[in-house]
Amino acid sequence: MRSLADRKRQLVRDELSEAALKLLAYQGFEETTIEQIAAAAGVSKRTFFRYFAAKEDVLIEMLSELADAIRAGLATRPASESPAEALRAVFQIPIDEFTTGHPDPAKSLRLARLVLGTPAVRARYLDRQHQLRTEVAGLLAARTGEPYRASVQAAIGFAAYEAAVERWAAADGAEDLGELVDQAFAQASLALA
Amino acid sequence: MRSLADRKRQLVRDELSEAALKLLAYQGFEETTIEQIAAAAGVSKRTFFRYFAAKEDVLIEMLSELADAIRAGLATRPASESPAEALRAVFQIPIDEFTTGHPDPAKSLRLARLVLGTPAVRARYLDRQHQLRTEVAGLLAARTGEPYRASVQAAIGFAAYEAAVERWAAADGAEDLGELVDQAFAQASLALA
DNA sequence: CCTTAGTTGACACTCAGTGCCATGCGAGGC
DNA sequence: GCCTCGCATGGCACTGAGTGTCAACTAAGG
Repeated sequence: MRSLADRKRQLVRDELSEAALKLLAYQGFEETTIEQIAAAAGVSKRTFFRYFAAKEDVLIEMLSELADAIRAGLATRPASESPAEALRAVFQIPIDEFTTGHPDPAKSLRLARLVLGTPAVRARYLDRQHQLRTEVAGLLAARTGEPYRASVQAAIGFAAYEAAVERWAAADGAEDLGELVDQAFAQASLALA
Repeated sequence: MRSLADRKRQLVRDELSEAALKLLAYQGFEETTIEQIAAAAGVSKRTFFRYFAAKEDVLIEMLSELADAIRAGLATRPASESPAEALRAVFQIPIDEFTTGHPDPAKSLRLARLVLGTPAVRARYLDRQHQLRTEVAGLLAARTGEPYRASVQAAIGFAAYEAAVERWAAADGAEDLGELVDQAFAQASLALA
């Protein structure tokens, strides 16, 4: 069982996340100050920075569990699988989270649109994905023993996934994300063999 | 002929770029203030911001001519070419610039390593590439009439190119960039058909 | 010579982000 | 039950990015 202090900490963190998402979505990213977010969560500006290193991170870190899950998922995939199969399988994790996840699908979509529509946040997000891609490349290289080939495969796999997510967000969730990823991978998998 | 004022402006801009590249490469990005860069170029901090919107942009904008060239190059490619051929062809522009370009190859490499090695700059760079990728997708869509397919193709093409450049920078330029891109495209082109 | 447009420096200001220190509070030892 | 010890917090001061404003200067053209 987690200690009281730990649960308190999680509470403050959730409070900050929720306040931030609400304010940022309503007023826009640039127009919202950290003091506003902190005040809305009932803490000081200084405390905000004890939970998040930067304003962008309040949004980005909501997605970091997904990155962890992808890393972990790929590590436990059978080595007999091709890179294409393994990648397609682990990308199912964020898909499920976005479309049928706990925090409710509409919230996921709002977050996605906010992240992809705000230059400063998008830049940070792309950098995170880039980092994740590098790690995934490492995992693939460990399977095949061909580092460069693996990094190209990882790059292509992420490219397909990203194209699908952007299309999904741009269409306001009207199209099925799983299908979009399937289509993208159908195209990409020729290069992932 | 450009007016005196225009040439003066270009002079200041070059002065700022050069001072920035030198200082940032030596001291690191975070450790260098804009006032230092401005002072080294002989202007005030306020003037710096009249030339570049942010500290990252001094480095990023050195690459923006390449983005323009890629856009322009793709627009003038024969419509008979496949997306794979057209993409491979326009990516030759930055390759030539990096390996045999005017400002000398070593400088290109230093810039590449600085951009890719500094989180804040890398994030901005990835965002620029992302934007370019979107525009390229639009141009491809205009050829084929299949927007989603085109955006996946653009994403994959850029992924291959990026993987090659990163490998090139990581290897300190020891490997031939053109060959790396060829290898990556050999893999990717299956998906670009 | 005079006017106009564009460039610059100086100053003041907001806001992001960090370091430091004092205070408060829960947990466990005595 | 008291007393520390550790940790979270708030407040404060400070640096640096980035912006608005204004006055001074300068090239260009009538």
